[in-house]
Amino acid sequence: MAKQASLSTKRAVRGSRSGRPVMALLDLLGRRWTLRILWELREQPLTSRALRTACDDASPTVVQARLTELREAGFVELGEAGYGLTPLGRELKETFLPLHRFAERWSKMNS
Amino acid sequence: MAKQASLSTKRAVRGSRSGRPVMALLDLLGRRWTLRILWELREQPLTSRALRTACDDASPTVVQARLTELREAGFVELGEAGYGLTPLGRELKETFLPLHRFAERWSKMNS
DNA sequence: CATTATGCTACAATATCCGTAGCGCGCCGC
DNA sequence: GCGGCGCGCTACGGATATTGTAGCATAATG
Repeated sequence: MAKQASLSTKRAVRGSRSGRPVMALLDLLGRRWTLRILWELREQPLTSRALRTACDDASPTVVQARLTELREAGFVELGEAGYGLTPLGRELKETFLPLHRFAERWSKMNS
Repeated sequence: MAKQASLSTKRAVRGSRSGRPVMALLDLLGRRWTLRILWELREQPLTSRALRTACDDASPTVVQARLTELREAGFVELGEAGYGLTPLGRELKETFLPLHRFAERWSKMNS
């Protein structure tokens, strides 16, 4: 495990120029599979392949891209056990963990 | 104001077949501009055009598509003052409103 | 009627995502 | 060694989503 990728081809997150950090964060989180990836890593680290499986076999291209973005943002890191949340990433997770309960109630409404 | 659109061409949200409501919710929120739109509506209703302006002049195609999705989900409604959050939408907003403060701290870290 | 603003749509160009296949590397068991 | 396996990661072409520009129909106002 642990080989480290490029992590070099970085591009500014859209909205980061606005000086409003929340915009950059919303843009980062508002990309396909980003929230889902954070969600799947909420309990324990996963290998990249296990993560793909957990995400309905999403294509490795996007998963890898999102993981790179999340690593650059400092929310995810690659350790011995695979990809896991950093302390900062765990904080982020806490902020939208109540979504779970909300989703349950929501699904019961429009059924 | 208030003309009402089709709201008929609906397609199941991806992940809704899994029986895990949170997946459907994550998929809905994990589309471009969705989080941003909810964010811009967090304080007061906006007309569709004001909303587009607030969202860095996003194209009306996506904004309109997202608004339709959010209306079908029951998070947004079109009233006299424009588009606004429903009571359910306000609940959803509350769950990720702490992101604001998190984003502030986050931006100070990687600077 | 002319103006302005609303919600919303058509269309082509572009960016993004997808699935498939495969690379190089390290780790075992033989 | 060396063959197989799983890892992180990438290339490539086709499918899909997003973008920007322009415009429609309607309603309210002057």
